[in-house]
Amino acid sequence: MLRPMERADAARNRARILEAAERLFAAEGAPNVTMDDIARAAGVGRGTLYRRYPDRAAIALALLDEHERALQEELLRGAPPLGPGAPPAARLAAFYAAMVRLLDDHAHLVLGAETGRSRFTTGAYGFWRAHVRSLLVAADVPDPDALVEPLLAPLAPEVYGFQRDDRGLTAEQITAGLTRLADGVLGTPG
Amino acid sequence: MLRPMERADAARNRARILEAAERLFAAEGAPNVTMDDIARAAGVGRGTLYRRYPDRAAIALALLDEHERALQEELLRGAPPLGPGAPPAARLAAFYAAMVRLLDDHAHLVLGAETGRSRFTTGAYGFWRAHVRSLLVAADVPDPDALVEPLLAPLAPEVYGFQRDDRGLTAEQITAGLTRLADGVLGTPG
DNA sequence: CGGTCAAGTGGACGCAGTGTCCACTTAATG
DNA sequence: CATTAAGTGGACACTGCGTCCACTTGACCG
Repeated sequence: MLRPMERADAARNRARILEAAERLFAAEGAPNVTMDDIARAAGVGRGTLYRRYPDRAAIALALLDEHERALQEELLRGAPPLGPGAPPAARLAAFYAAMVRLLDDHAHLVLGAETGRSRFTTGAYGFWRAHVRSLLVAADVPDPDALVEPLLAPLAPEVYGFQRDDRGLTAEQITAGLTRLADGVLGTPG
Repeated sequence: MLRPMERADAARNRARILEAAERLFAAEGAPNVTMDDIARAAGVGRGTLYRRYPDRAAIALALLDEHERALQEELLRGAPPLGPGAPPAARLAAFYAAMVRLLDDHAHLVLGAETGRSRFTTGAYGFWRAHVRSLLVAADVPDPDALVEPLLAPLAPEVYGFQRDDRGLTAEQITAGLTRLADGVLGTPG
């Protein structure tokens, strides 16, 4: 996007790769898809694939990033309670609800991707982080930096997947739990 | 332990393997240690290693399990606030503090182990889960099942590692943040 | 004690996926 | 067109995984 000129064939191949990867991830489950598979499905050579994406995780994250763009927009400029205007606790709860919806929609993509620690280095994570931090500040919580990660941790794909698949919770129950978490930490006491 | 008889050589090799693995994990970092390395360092054949531990994660979890035993004992029968007797919010905070200490002590072991979802299937996780759930019940929180995982999520090694290494928080700050989390969710309102 | 036999051992083997490398192709520019 | 640097793709060597099976060893029994 900012790169001083991307050749037409390069752009075409990037699109092909992402499209093929999304299809394969959905069909086979992310961990079962090899770099070879993706390259072949995209009609692209091995070297071309590696030129942009050093590993599977990079591709998965690129795809997620794309889907998360819309939500980011809403957080910044949408209507309350997701957007600005509502009290912090309500905004956090709305954010949780939206994220649960997102996780549910892209479960295939995100689950089992075994993102591990690389999850934190995404652009998207930085955005969520800044958002939650600003809510903590708005709620006058002391030392907000010590609460940001604990509040974001329940949104890790592994955690969501475990609650849903192994513990048998519905998306609604999970959202309800997170809402109580938001109220507990940010809610006006008294 | 319950197995109807473990041969002497088997027991000896199990000990060797765990000892070697702990040493290597600490020295090289868990993800850089191959199954081959462990087998060689333990003076044991590849097949022997695989007989018990299907992969690296299994070994790491076995080691953690061992270290977590002591804490489990304290939770059940130790003095308050860790053991029974204190109000739920205080007990949860004490549990958090103890876990942070544990994570810090075994950082080398646990960090970068990329445990992913297998973390949830440990015996230890089941124990923490039951403990936190009982605290939620004791505090008369409705639908405790929806809050257990969110409260345990911040203790994931990845999250702790990120806060400490990338965000530059101290163990004390992290503990303080978790204490506020405990108070927010379980604390007596008013 | 020595014999029996299943549990336990270890390393050779085949395989799958990774990442690199470089000779070739192709889009952009004047 | 000619030039040139970005981009391409597949062959290659390598590393780590997991299995398999012929051999060893410890436990138990007569």
